[in-house]
Amino acid sequence: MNIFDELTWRGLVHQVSDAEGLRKYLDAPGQAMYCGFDPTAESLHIGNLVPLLSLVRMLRAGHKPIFLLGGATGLIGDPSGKDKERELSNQAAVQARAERIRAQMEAFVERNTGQKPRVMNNYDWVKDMSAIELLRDVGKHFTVNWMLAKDSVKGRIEREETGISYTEFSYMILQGYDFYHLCKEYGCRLQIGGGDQWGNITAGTELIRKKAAGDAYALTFPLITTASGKKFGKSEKGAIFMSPALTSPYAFYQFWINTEDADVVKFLKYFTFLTQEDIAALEAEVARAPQERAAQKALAAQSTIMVHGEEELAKVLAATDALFGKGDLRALDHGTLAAALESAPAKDYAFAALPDLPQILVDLNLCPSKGQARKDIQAGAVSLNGDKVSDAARALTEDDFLGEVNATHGAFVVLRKGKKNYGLVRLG
RNA sequence: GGUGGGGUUCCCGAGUGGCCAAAGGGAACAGACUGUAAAUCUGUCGGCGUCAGCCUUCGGAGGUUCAAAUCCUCCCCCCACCA
Repeated sequence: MNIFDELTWRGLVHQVSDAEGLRKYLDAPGQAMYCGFDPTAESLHIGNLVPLLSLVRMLRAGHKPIFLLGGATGLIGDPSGKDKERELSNQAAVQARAERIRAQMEAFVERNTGQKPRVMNNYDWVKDMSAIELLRDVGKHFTVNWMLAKDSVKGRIEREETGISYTEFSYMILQGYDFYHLCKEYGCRLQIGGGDQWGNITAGTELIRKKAAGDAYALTFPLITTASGKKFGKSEKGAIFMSPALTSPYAFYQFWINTEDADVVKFLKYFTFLTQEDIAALEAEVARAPQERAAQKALAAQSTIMVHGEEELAKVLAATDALFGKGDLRALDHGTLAAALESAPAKDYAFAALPDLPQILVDLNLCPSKGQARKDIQAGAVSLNGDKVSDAARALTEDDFLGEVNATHGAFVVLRKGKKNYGLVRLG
């Protein structure tokens, strides 16, 4: 199947500049295409997953994608989809983040294709460009009239309180130049990006048309939404990052397993390499026995393998089983339980100085205040080693601690608020 | 610069002297149901608490009053129209 048709089937094609032309372009193997990632955070997050995966799909289809780090554009700030001007980041910080993301991309691509990706940084070709070059050789090809018509700019001009600085206004020119540069140097004629990138991408196709007298293609992905209207990619604790240091593999897996039925098939298409047949089978499962959640399990497993690997998935599954299995926490193997709760918040106390239960819940960040903790206990939201606590004044006793104090993992009490929030009380 | 309208608890928004920690909605959290789903229903939703109450909050600073989100003075900011 032509990769363009595959992307279409997956629902990943939102806008294309020339569908037939692009389809032909992608027919021959070894074509170049790129997508940029501005280093605005320490790690990629799942909002970056669609473009990242799309480049990987290209690689698997025999093409030569370029993974572009926005070391230069990250210094300017993309106005697309932002209703106010952004703080400029410190230059050293941007380059440091870019390097971190480079390592992350390389690991990701190698895990999923066995190949080393071509990762580039636009800082390398933008840093030595002079103001005169930029204004004469690039700027001359853009009329302000045309730039003002872009959504990213128009939206900001209408907001008189915030406006838009000349810096961010120029962002599309830099991004356009990237595309031109990659086209000239590597024959790259396709840029892909999120739904808000259309304006920036077409700045590039425009520049290529005028300077290189050739065609280039633009393709954007749809904005990812959930059926119930929640923002995709955010949990209570914020963005879901790909770095295990920022979002534990357990939390990552949990995010996917909680996908609504109404979204799960769409997400399987977006976020996994599963084939049309596999996904059709899972779709039938959702219809037949939704309570089994076969599709959610497949989605969570696939994406966890993709980002964290098979080994991490095995650990996560063991943890999930321990915490959501029906078993008595006391009957569980202590080591398994300890491993399952590895990423849960923990707090050490001296036994003699154990505070009251509401205070412990606050210390573990399970409740925002002691008052709220008492209310939660009254509402039956808190459990201790799996048993509901109904008395806020209940004190912890030695019997509550699971495991031997001198065992490998130490003794602890498992507290839970709601269905999914765990915390550990340890002696120390 | 002039005139008018505003700034309320996470967000929107009611409240024009005591019955105001402040209506209503949203978000969030929890409970029930179920499937670690959605929808629905219920509860909570400034902090502390021995649950009596205490403390902090209505753009900022003062003032009037037994009592102020509400009245007065000055200041800051936003919006609309005029210049």
